[in-house]
Amino acid sequence: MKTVNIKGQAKCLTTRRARGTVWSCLSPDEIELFNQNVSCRIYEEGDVIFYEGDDCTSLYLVESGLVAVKKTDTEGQQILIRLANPGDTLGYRPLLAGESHRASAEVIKKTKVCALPKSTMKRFLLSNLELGTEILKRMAKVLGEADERFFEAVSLPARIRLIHLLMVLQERCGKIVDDGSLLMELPLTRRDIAAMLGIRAESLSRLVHDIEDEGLIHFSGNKIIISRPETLLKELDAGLLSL
Amino acid sequence: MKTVNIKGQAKCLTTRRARGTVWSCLSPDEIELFNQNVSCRIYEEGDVIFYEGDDCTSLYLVESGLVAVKKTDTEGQQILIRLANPGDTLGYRPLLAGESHRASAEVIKKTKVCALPKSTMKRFLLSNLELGTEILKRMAKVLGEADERFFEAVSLPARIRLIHLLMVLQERCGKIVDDGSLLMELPLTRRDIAAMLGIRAESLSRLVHDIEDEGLIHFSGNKIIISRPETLLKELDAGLLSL
DNA sequence: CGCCAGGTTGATTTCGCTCAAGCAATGTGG
DNA sequence: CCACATTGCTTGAGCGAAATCAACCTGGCG
Repeated sequence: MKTVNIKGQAKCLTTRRARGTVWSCLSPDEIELFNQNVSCRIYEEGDVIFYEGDDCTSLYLVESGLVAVKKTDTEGQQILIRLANPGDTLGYRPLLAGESHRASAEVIKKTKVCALPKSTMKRFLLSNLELGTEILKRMAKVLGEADERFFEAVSLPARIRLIHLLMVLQERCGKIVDDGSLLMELPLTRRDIAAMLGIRAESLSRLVHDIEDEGLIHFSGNKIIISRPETLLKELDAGLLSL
Repeated sequence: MKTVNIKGQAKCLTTRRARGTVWSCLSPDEIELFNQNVSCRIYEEGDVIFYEGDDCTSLYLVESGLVAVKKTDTEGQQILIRLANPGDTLGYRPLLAGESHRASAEVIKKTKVCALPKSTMKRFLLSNLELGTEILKRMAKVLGEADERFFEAVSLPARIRLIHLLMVLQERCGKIVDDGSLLMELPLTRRDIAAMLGIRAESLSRLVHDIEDEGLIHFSGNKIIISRPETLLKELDAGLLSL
């Protein structure tokens, strides 16, 4: 693994604090402690930060790039549990639950990650009430999303789930161009997108084909053009509509 | 809704504290505050404690009985997200995330529930560091289970999921009888079991039929006799085995 | 007694999976 | 620069699991 270790990176923390994340509430002493213990690294595409089953030794703060959290099933088939973007944190779940990692973290795009040792994190939790409360809030959100995803997986067809996924990703990767159509550039392979939906790459391919036939979306490489976002949104609503 | 309000029930808390739950760490003052604010109720079968979309006003502590947390989809189809047994807590997720309820809580068996107002709970979180930490831990566990369930739903066939469910329920409802076979009495309708697996009642029925044909399990009403638990466990292992 | 909810069964259909092949873009070594 | 593997994506044919729709039990219960 071609990784480079960079020491004493105070920057990880300052940017996060500025952005108003859970770290905003650290005291000067705690900031000092954080900086003394954090260690940052650059991972290249395809590197793995931790594997399913590994002991959980640190909390990982994603600075830049993109990381996929995946679980692998019996036949080597992969399911993508979540994506970690800059500002996101990896490994807090097993750290807090006192378990080992239940999923692997695979780097999709060259990524800088800062690792804070478990012991330091635990110390923060004991000394800083607000930090715990903030993390609680975050985790409650994530848990809600997890339930939602389960619900979708078992009750909605893949097509609706794909549209939903696109609409979610659009918030991060989408740009509206001149004529009102939506342009996205996804840093994901087809295989990864399929893994997010819990379907096979082939099924995704067919799905995409169908949607293209209807003229709603045009895919080329990892660029996607959605000519009539409203039409998709309407279909999504119809699919999700809970009365 | 035939519900009865019972005031000033100190017992809710004392039993929980004795069992070593997250509440064990409350100070005498906090216990006092808890008892002043909690209000307990008996719900009958079929009652609903809260609906999907309702504002989250309280934390609900299940004292006795059984509650199902369900989401309803477009066609009125229901998915059972989780079961709440005595000692479990309902509504902490939306409370902490500051969201409204994303699922409904439906009473399956006559249930006593103690409701602690949101405001009181928030006060505890601000005054008691340990409480927050304990809840964090619980929530981290639940989140792990949620991810696991998603993974199972998309990667394992219904049959394996059913066996898994039985093995999980067996911990709570199972008794080993004389000849080594396992007796369970599930307080759930077929429809609810199907909802837990994310399949239709008809599919469950066929599944059960198949397994009975193989002589592994005998179902009658809500009683289940598993003659050779080892055989099922072996199949489960084979199904789950992640290499 | 009829009604009704919960459960089962059968016939048919749909969706997504598997396996296999093909194609285009990208590397890689001679 | 060409021959060759490799990787990512697509396509087709066939299959299997579960959904759907409809009918039909079965055991309370008014």
